[in-house]
Amino acid sequence: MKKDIFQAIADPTRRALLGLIALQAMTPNAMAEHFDTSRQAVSKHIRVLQECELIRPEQSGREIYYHFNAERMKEVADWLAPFQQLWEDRFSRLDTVLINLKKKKNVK
Amino acid sequence: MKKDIFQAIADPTRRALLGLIALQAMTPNAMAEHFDTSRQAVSKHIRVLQECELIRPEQSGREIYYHFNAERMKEVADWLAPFQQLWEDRFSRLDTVLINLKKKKNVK
DNA sequence: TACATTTGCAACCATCGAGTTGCATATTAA
DNA sequence: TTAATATGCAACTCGATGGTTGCAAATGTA
Repeated sequence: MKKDIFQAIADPTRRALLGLIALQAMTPNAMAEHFDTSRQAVSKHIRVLQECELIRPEQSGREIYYHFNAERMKEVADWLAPFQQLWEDRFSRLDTVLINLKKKKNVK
Repeated sequence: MKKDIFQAIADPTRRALLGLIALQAMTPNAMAEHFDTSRQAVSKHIRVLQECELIRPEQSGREIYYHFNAERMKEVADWLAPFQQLWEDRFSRLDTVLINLKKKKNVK
């Protein structure tokens, strides 16, 4: 089944995994060493992250290096963007922000 | 129990609720009209959002207007920020981004 | 070839999460 | 006062989720 990216980052272990992989591509075994859980539990998290394309595998012999796919994070950033304007420059731009939000909504 | 903000925005209905309330403070009944679910289901979502302070209530007679608290979204934005640099200006700044991520991690 | 390593998958289990219905409480209106 | 409205809370159901253990397949090594 297709996974939602917001659900993927809802789990703290998965967020930590993304932090790790963003620094350097890593094998499941290497990842598991950073957590108290079993390797299989980490493997299941990897599956979720891969399903929504937040990471991608690179086979190398019997090892698999998982790489971070930053592009997919845009979806979260895009959702966050209109809200972000509500706490930045709030006094000068609040009105236009609300107008933009309404416009976006009315597009249907 | 204390709710995690990432878990709060994991649910699509709650994300839609935040979009609504960001435009205008609203009562639970008014929110429920925008969805197919029952009023009580919406009420439970409100509870979750309120627990992590993404919204705050304002009593007015027997009605309760819920207001959006944009400040709390910073937590998501802050988590996203270092990754964001991985897809923006990637060729010019990739190295420094990785260094920053490593520094942040080593702070412990 | 025989054995160890790396990984994924399946089965099972306990808990969580989102939905429902029913009910109690508080406020407004008739 | 009586009735209607707005809201929250409790109990229940059911599917999703995160963890475990066990096993099979593929690759590398002795």
